[in-house]
Amino acid sequence: MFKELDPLLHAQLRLAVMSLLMQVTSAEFTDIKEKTNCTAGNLSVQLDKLSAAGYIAVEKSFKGKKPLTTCSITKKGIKAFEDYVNTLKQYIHNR
Amino acid sequence: MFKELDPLLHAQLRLAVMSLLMQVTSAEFTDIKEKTNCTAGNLSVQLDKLSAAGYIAVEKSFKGKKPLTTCSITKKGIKAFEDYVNTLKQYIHNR
DNA sequence: TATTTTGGTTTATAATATAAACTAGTTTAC
DNA sequence: GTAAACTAGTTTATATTATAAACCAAAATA
Repeated sequence: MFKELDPLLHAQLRLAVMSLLMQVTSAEFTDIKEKTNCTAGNLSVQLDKLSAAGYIAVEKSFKGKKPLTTCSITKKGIKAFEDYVNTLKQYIHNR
Repeated sequence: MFKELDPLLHAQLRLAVMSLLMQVTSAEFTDIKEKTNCTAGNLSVQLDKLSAAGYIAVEKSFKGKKPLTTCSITKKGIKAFEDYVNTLKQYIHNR
C-alpha cells in the first residue's frame, strides 16, 4: 500500500539540496549552505552521501586561491528525485 | 528558504499512519499494521509518539476477549499533517 | 605578525528507526 | 486438560542517521 520512500532523499537537508540542484545546472558549497541554512559539517557529510549514491557530482577546484566545491545533479539523481516525489504523493495524495 | 519539516511527521511509518488516519474516522492497530506492512513493535513505538504529541488518540478496549487498540486522528493532528504537506511542497514544488 | 575569516573535513554525540525479545492471554489440537 | 501455537500487543536493545562540535589549512585583514 505504501511504497518505500528512498531513505537517501527522505531527509530534510538532502532533500533540500536535491530540490535546489533540480533547479540549477550547478551550485557552490557556500551557496547551498546559505540557502539551506545548515552547518558546513552537516552539508559536507550529506553531500558525500548524495555523491556516493551517484545522485550528484561534486567537483573540487579553486576560485582564485580559495577552494571551491561545486555540485550538480546527475541523471540518476533526477530520476531518484522524481521517483521520490511520485512515491510521496501516495502518502499525501488528495491534498 | 526551506521551512523545517515537522520531524514527527517526516518519518516513513508515522507519515503512512497519519495518511491512513486522515482518510477514516478510526482504525485498528492490526489493520494499520497490515496496511503499512510494518512490525508490531515499530508500530507500537510510533503510535506512542504520535499520541504523545497529541496528533492521534489511542483507545484500548476489548474485542470479545482480545485486546483492541483503536486510533483516530485529532484536530491537532490534522493541522500538523496539512502544515507538513504545505511545507513539503516547498521542497518538491513544480513537479 | 598575530587574529580572524573562509572553505571546508573529521570525529563525536544525540536522536531515531527498527528489530528482537518478551508478556499476557486465547484458541486449537491432541 | 494441557501442551503448542497464535493473537495483540509492549519493552528493550541495537543499528542507523542526523547533527553538532572540533579541527585543519590557507588566505585575508588588522
